[in-house]
Amino acid sequence: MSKQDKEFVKEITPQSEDYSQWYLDVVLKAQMMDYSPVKGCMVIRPYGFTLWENMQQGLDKRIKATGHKNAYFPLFIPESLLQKEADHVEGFAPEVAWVTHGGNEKLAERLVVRPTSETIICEMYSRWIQSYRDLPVLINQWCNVVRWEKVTRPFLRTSEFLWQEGHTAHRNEEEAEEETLKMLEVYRDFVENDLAVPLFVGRKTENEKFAGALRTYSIEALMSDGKALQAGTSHNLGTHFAKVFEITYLDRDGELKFVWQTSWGVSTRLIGAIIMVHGDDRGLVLPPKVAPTQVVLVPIAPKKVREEVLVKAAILYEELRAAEIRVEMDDREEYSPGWKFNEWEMKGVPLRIEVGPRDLEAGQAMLARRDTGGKETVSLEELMTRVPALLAEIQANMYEKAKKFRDDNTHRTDDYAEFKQIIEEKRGFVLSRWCGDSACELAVKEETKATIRCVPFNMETSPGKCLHCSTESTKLVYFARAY
RNA sequence: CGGGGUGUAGCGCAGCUUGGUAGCGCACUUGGUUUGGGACCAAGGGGUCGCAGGUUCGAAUCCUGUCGCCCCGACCA
Repeated sequence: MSKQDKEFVKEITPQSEDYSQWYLDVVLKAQMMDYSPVKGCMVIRPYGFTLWENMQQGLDKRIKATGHKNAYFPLFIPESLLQKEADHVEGFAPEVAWVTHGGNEKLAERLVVRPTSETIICEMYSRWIQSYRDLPVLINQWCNVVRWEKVTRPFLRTSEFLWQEGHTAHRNEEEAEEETLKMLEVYRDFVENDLAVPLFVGRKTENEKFAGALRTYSIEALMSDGKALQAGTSHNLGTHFAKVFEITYLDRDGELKFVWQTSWGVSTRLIGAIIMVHGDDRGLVLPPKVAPTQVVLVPIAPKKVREEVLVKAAILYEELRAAEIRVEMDDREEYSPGWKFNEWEMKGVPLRIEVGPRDLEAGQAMLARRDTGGKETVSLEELMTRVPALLAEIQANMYEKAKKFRDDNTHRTDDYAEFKQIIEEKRGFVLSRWCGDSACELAVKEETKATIRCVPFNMETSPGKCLHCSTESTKLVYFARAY
């Protein structure tokens, strides 16, 4: 980075100097969030929340297109319900928040503030489901959940966070498995196409699966510091919950059977993924499809021509709005153009349009894209076709760039010494053979801090030896240090 | 929850060792001049020094406790 560049972004610690600090500087300075008086709980400011709303729209549309309906279940869950599924309680007990009093009176039964809603939803499903004709039940909810975290980081891990959780009930394993994988694919499509974040998808190991699930699948992304981030999960819950909540239905053959269930969720953590996949030393870089502001219009308006420039800028602004482009006009007089450029770049706005006296004279405007820093001039006649095209180009380029980084940082080895070196020095994903034994997985974690992020689909390979124990294996898995 | 760091104006910091009128830069307000990559001049406003005790004639400064935040480890979307 040049000295001049450093001046521009003096408020942001460079990634190379301190990645964690860079992340914190960016989320605060770009006004994505702010700390609140409650430990571990953040305020999502309008800029960050608009991003979330745009993400919600893209995902909600897909969830509904696959036949699900939204509903809302209570924030509070009676202790007795949480206790029912043994693995589930064990998994969540250390991080639940309790409500013990109503006003001044102690409650007869403590309530947990939902860390996830499986239990309360199962309780309701057991009442609603009687017959195979009631199935499948396909419900999603957008809500907040609370998990009392010891170490918190904005968006990545907060004590309260926003998410969606889908909960479905089916007749049999086949249907439940199909649903689980279908929603995993919905997440992949959404995250790769709308957020421009390339993913590895696959199954979680027994160690890493959700508390109470039969099988867990996940989407895994690589952050620009080389650490992996679990960006979403989809679980086949089997009949574990059905059995303890007695969710049964009378099947066509006259037999009373347990339903097969799924649950799946993504959270505001995805915002953290966007920041860490695309961001640079100048700040955020947001994918056009979800960016709160896609285009910022900066008039360069010296006094003598001020009116002229502003009138023209206002016309362009209205045209862009009419084309349903999320555009913002920055005609503040108290800031210089250069100051505005840096400000909007820090906030990650994909495209900036400058119009000044020189442009007007030439009948053109200046376009500056955030992803590459490239500038081009475009005639005013072509502007309305060029802007949408350029936004699409930026979206595609951001994905390609992130994918190249991900691929360049995905290594293949079955040699444990080399594996350790890669994890320590290069980071990123390492695709290695694994025997399938939990003990081996845990040993690798113990020795390298790398975990199996997922077992990819259709990756069986020629026989070889497990990375750690040298047992014969054809199974390849992705390892990485993760957030 | 262990180890380390930090807390003074909205932000970044100095002052603390050696107790004695709380300061600097940016930001903010007003007026004027400016506008193609963080403009300039002038005049202003703003802080019970994280919180609670203690020592002292007197505490931002010394002592004790406590809380928040950050970093590194054990658990998690």
